[in-house]
Amino acid sequence: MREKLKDFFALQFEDALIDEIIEAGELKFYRSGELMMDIGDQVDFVPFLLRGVFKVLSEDKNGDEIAMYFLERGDTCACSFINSLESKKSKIRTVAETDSEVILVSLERFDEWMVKYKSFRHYVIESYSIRLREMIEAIDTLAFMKMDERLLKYLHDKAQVLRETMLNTTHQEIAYDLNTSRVVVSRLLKQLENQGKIALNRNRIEVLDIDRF
DNA sequence: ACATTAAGTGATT
DNA sequence: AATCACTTAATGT
Repeated sequence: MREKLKDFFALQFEDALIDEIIEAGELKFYRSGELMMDIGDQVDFVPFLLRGVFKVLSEDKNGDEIAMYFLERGDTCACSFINSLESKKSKIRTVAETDSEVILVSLERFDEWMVKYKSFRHYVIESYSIRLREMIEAIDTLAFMKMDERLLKYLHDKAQVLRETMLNTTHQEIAYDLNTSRVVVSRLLKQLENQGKIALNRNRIEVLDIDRF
């Protein structure tokens, strides 16, 4: 655990902070598909990702969901800061995209470290700002890109965070994430395949035009 | 062999 | 781009 912490967070964290994280943090494993937090959940912890990928989704009143962004190792969930400090009710759903390892830290300790450690404060503010940029990107994508572009971006993003060009997913799942219908996804994927950008198989999509990680 | 689930397609709005 | 109404293909039992 110490090694993993060092690898992804500790570059900027001082040893005393690492010790505290190890002492106070709860190491938790999530299996692929498992829910970390759901909309409306009471959130009283802040997660730090050691390994794996999480998908962050939002949902409207009708229960239609839309994928916002992915979290990878070294990331934390900026939304949980807000959730924690304000309503304590999650506005988002976070689901494990792969088997993952996370350190959960209670809000009390989180607050404490914010005051106590400069490195921690910087890390949190930095994550916050990265997340804000991602949000803006997500909004741009939704507002200005057509479905075919959104689809390709989705595939690229996913391949990127997973560091894997072979994606195990279904057209239906993509449709849920992009909040469209499966038929539309199937047709657009077919187009992309004809353009030589991807290869299609049942439950599998290979992204061919990735400019390497 | 049969049922189930994923994916493909034409037509319509 | 969404929906309907199929059809076809892949996979599990």
